[in-house]
Amino acid sequence: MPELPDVEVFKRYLDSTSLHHRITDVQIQSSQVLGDVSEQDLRADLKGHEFECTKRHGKYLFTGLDSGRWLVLHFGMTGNPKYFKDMDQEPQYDRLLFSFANGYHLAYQSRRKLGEVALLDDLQAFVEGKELGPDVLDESFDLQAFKKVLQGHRGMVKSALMNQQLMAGIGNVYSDEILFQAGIHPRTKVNQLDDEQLGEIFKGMKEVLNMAIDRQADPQQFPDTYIIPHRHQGGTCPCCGAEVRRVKVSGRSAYYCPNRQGEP
DNA sequence: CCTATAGCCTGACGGC
DNA sequence: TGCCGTCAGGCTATAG
Repeated sequence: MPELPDVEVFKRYLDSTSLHHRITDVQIQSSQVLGDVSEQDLRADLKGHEFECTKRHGKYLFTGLDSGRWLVLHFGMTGNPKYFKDMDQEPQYDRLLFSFANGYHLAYQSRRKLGEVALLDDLQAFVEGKELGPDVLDESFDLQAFKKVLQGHRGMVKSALMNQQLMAGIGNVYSDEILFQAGIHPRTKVNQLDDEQLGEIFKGMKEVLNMAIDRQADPQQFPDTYIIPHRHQGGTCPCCGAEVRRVKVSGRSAYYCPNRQGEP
């Protein structure tokens, strides 16, 4: 689930639910999701403290504690936060559970446990350590910056969009949507794109991601000109009705419309 | 520098 | 119903 729009929706969800409550308890149902941090350290760092603010970089969500430290939340392919009151609403795949003084709980849910939770002192150092590129929705990431990042890149355009070291936030699903909107085949080589195509991709990128955030990252609310609700075997292009095709790019499934995006 | 592959984990889904 | 293969919105290490 979690690409940039999903994580941004998670961020706003935490902002409206989980800030400024004293953390009274931390339960660790599955320590596999803990990265560098031990169970003891996680408890010690959170208990008695509260979340003050949140930040996001690409697909990473950070919650700032009143101690000055940060809890990093990454959700892998299947995960989300869930705020709830009664334990009978506890989500099925919660791996961590934070309890607040107001009686509510925040669960870190992750079915496949591919995500990771850790504690940090320095956000900047974390981003640099992971060698993450700029967040694609950051205002400073404009067309010029986009072109610069792709300058000299020789790979396929879908791979480049998904490469978190080049730019952070886009994953498998949204890269398909961006390229569908731009009318460009996912296997197109970056160095074969002309200026106009780069402009189309950039524009599609900002539009698609902002639209998705506006619609709560819920595909059911997406415009009917979007391919996302149709990107599965047997799906049809919302514009021309052609059956969507699937090819492998960087080991992931790319879906595209052969009419709109052509064949390489 | 770039691609493909496997692995990490736990399912959901379709076919027989 | 059960078993099996395939696929799944991420990331990393490895080999070529």
